[in-house]
Amino acid sequence: METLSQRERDVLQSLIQIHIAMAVPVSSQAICRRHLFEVSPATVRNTMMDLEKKGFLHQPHTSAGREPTDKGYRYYVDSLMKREALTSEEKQLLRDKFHSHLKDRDTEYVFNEISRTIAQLSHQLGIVLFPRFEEGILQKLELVPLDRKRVLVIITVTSGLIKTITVEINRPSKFSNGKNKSFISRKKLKEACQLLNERLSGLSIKEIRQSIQRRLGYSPQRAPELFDFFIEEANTIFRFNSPRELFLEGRTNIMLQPEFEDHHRLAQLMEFLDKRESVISLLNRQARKQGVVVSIGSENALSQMQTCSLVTSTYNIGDLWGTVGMIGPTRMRYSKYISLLEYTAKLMNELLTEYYLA
Amino acid sequence: METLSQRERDVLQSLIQIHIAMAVPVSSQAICRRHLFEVSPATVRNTMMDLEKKGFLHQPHTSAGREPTDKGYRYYVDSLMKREALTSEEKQLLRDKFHSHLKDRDTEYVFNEISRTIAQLSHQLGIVLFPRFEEGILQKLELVPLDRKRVLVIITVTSGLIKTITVEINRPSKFSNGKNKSFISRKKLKEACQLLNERLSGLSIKEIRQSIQRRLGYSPQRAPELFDFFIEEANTIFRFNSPRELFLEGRTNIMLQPEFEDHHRLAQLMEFLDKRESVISLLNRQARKQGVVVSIGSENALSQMQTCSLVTSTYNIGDLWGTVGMIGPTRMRYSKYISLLEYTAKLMNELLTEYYLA
DNA sequence: TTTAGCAATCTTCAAACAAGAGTGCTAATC
DNA sequence: GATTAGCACTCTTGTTTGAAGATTGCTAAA
Repeated sequence: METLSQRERDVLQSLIQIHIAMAVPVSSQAICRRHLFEVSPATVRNTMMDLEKKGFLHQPHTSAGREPTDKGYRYYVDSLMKREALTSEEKQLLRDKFHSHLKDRDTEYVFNEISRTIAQLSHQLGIVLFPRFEEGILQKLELVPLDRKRVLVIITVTSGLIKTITVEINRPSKFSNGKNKSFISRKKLKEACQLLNERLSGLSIKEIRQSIQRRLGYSPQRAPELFDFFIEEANTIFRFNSPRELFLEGRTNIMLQPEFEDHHRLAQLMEFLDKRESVISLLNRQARKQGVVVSIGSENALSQMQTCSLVTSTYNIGDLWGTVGMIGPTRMRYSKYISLLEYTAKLMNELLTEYYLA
Repeated sequence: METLSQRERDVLQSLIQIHIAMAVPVSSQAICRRHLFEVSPATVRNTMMDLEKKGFLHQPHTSAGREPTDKGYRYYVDSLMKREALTSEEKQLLRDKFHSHLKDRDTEYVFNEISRTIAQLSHQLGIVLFPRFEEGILQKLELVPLDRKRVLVIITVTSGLIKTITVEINRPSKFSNGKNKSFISRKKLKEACQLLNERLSGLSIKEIRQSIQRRLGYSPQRAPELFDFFIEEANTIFRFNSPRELFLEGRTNIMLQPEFEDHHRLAQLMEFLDKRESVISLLNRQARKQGVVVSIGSENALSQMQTCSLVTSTYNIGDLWGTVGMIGPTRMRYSKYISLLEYTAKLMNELLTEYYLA
């Protein structure tokens, strides 16, 4: 970590604060007016030149003020910024939203509303990624016959979260040799279910998907056709990384930011968001660390994100974890949004865990 | 319906075709060059003046060509336009997408992919609204205990579609007087389930929601607490109009259209799309009619949709129906997109019905 | 009824210009 | 040695101007 003099730190901090608020290059005069009365603009200018040489600032053109670079923001976030706590109104709003939606029957809907709330409070794009269900440990698997050929698979993992999947057991080729219409008898289903639980519970969903063939290989006498089916379809049944696990809300917020008045830049970002898979993989890369993680501009590697920052936090439901976050231009109120996401994740931990594990 | 002379019809049609392709006001000369060789631009100009007086065209400014008004487009769609059939490649693409996704386990995901495909083929915003589940007739209701306090409710309607809902039966106040921890016995659940089916099946979900109190009013001796629970929570359990039933894909497409280079206009539209509830209510209003419905610009009433057209079609799964459609600027290839939606709806009817009802 | 011709109108683009903002440098000052 | 006042210089932004081009509406002729 490069060291900066106190003056440099003061100037950098002041400049960033002003820039975040004003969204224009900041002049030496503006800094003096706002924060550093005691020194003259000329002095500030000298410091700004130093900071530019060190790569913390840059000048859009000769006669303009200066803006922070990604490196500048990074230093600010790591060493200068003071966290801004949420106001009690904001906290209350979050709690209220949580409570009113938590009782809703649709887990996915709850997550969608959380991302909406983040968007509302930050005026940026709110993101929630559903808990990584594939890493959950299978607690119980249930099979409920729906009709002649469809079965509802209910998967419960140890965090208490469940997913239901409808599967169609109607492969004309291998199983039922055509005659046996109502292929699935309740009895067979029950037997198969019991055996599946015996062999698979305690494993993670991902492990199951990868190793099911081996684990069910020496299938028993009874209901071998159901076992075959599960082996064959494991890649479908035990896969949970669909683009529908991602909730993005508040696209309008982001396009109202001055940096996205540039139509082309906006289009690039929107295209990126439209392809949800790439957003998910970005989040997966980001969320290796615990706590709140900030990726500023070029730190994101992805070209479409070069002018954006991504702030995320990890939440937990039992042993499952998911990601909650926001995207905005690099010029954003890190001091506030970090608190926002920290608090949101905390609330999710508390309330969702209570709800699902109690 | 106003009658137009043949020449007026020719000019209007030609002008609209050129305008759809070029996205600029169309001059008399352009029309002659492209379609009406045999008459002079001056003649076309006279006709254009007539059409303007009748409200089919308008001039952005004195020395510009002319653009169709909403009324002009309406006449075109109703009386001039020839449907453009889909190419066999396009049809194949649609079929392929359908087949590859239909086998997916998540019904919602399938619908999302359909809207993605519509977006891809039309270069506009693709829309799919999930079947109106609330109008489905209850075929079977099943209760599966998940753990001490949670029960999975499986609702099957006559079309074969199912929805699952997790409910928490843990009202400390009224039922279990605190001692009885594991409140839900399998036996009670089974009894309650049987009775619920007896009293509610054959009714639509919406009817159930509205009249459940009356129908379960004189509850029997056994398991009255479960009945109470269902009465109290009916508004949650039997409600299916969440914003998550709406699938919008391809926002980027729409913002690349020249009419949305205007940042403000784009922001308005995006804000509208962000509020999904309003999109759903727009679709509900639109979808009263059968077949493909086109709403052009101001026909949409909503201020945010004044510069857009909405093309929708109704699809059916058994007795359930849903809406599929697209949004774009009023300047769009109606002739093509109407076919696209018609064909998509037809495919959905065939394949989804086969899948769910077979 | 159609058309040729033409003046009139409006947009668009580029060039030119003025005003303003902000810097970097130099020399004076604390 | 650090700080600052003063000032020339640079670049942006907004406005004005003018020329070129597109298209029309009108009139008079075919």
